[in-house]
Amino acid sequence: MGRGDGRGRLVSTDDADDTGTRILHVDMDAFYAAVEVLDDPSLAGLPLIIGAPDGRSVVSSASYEARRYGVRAAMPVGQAMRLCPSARIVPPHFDRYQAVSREVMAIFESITPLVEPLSVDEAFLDVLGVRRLWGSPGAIARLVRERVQAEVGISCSVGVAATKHVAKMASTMAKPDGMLIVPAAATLDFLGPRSVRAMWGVGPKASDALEARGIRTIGDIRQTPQATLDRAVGAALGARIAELARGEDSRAVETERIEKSIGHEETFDIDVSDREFLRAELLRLADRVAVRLRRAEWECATVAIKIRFDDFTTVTRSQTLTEPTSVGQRIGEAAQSLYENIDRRDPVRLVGVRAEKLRPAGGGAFALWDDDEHWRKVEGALDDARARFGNATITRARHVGRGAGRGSPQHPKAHGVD
DNA sequence: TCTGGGGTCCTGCCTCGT
DNA sequence: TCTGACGAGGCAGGACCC
Repeated sequence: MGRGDGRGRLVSTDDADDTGTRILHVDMDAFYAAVEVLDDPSLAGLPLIIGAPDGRSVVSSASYEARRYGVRAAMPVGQAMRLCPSARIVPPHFDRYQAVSREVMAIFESITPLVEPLSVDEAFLDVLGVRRLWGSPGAIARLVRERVQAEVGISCSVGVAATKHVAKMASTMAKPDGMLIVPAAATLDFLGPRSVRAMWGVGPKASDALEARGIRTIGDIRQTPQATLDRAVGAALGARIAELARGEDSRAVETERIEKSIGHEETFDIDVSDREFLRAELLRLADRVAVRLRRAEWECATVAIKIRFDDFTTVTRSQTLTEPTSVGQRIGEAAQSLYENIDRRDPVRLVGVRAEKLRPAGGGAFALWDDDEHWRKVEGALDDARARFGNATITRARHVGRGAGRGSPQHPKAHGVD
């Protein structure tokens, strides 16, 4: 299977047994940081923090040099800088990450048609049908790693296993720049001693609930009655982790994925109490959502809003429309109506609008609405808020997220409002 | 210390129709 | 006509992922 390499990784040798495997999980190493180094080689070897240096930003990614100081993704940038004062802060360049991601995915698709991208920096590959062409799964994993390094210039880690779940765990353990093969017959031995937290889908809450019952390893899950698991984490997750702990995972590599919702949200640099400004923001976000709906030729049947107050409590409200729409004004009106029904008047740090229950557009709705006219109204409302509340208030925190991921085009006119 | 943004999925509660 | 059981669907909140 694999051996420790003295750096905390578990890696396989070139002649490792890959009997019964078919799934590769490929994960780019510190992807954003790696792309920045690719574009500016003088950054190589430095502790890098990818994130906006001001406002309420969090770390999107960090180089392994920075991670040695305890810097982690999703950590506030200020906290990261205290941990690693020598780190270089690099603003994110999401368009560039998307472009490099496309290059990497193209390599995967040149090897097997069964590629399931999970995000910009990772994917599952099913290689069962291409073994005659490229060799065994272990050989294909080596080929993937060599080609990504040679053709794109960045390193990746690969897990090879019989199932998606085990392949994903294996790639995590092989990072950075490693490969771990788990032959099918070794699946239970591989899983048994691992922490429950290492399972895909078990986060801090679920692992706390399991550990409170003395369930610390995946092997422990196998020994625990189903009813106990269900009480700890709920019936759905309980059933899932029981299956995964037995090495059972029937999920196939899916090359197509249909979006189920489209949304946008913004965190303000300064908490906002002005309800007219918040209404204008909802309208602006609704229009960005609508633009994406129309580009994808979808309509939404449900509109949801999210309001996060200054104490970080978050409320959501949703409403099913009388008829589906992709019109910004309709979505915006629904969002504003939902907002009006929230009585709480505390300062707001975040607003969001999401379109749910998507379906193919019925046609016609687009023509009813004049985009330019709508944008004049949106900008007018924002101008009014500026005049009444001052420019500082309507500056928004920068986008620093990783998850902008696949397909999150922004309306061109959404830029330049800051 | 002070917590982004884009998503999916699940749970519990409630209402409504049968 | 009233009542209770039950399922479907809407809604709110939260956990989790990258």
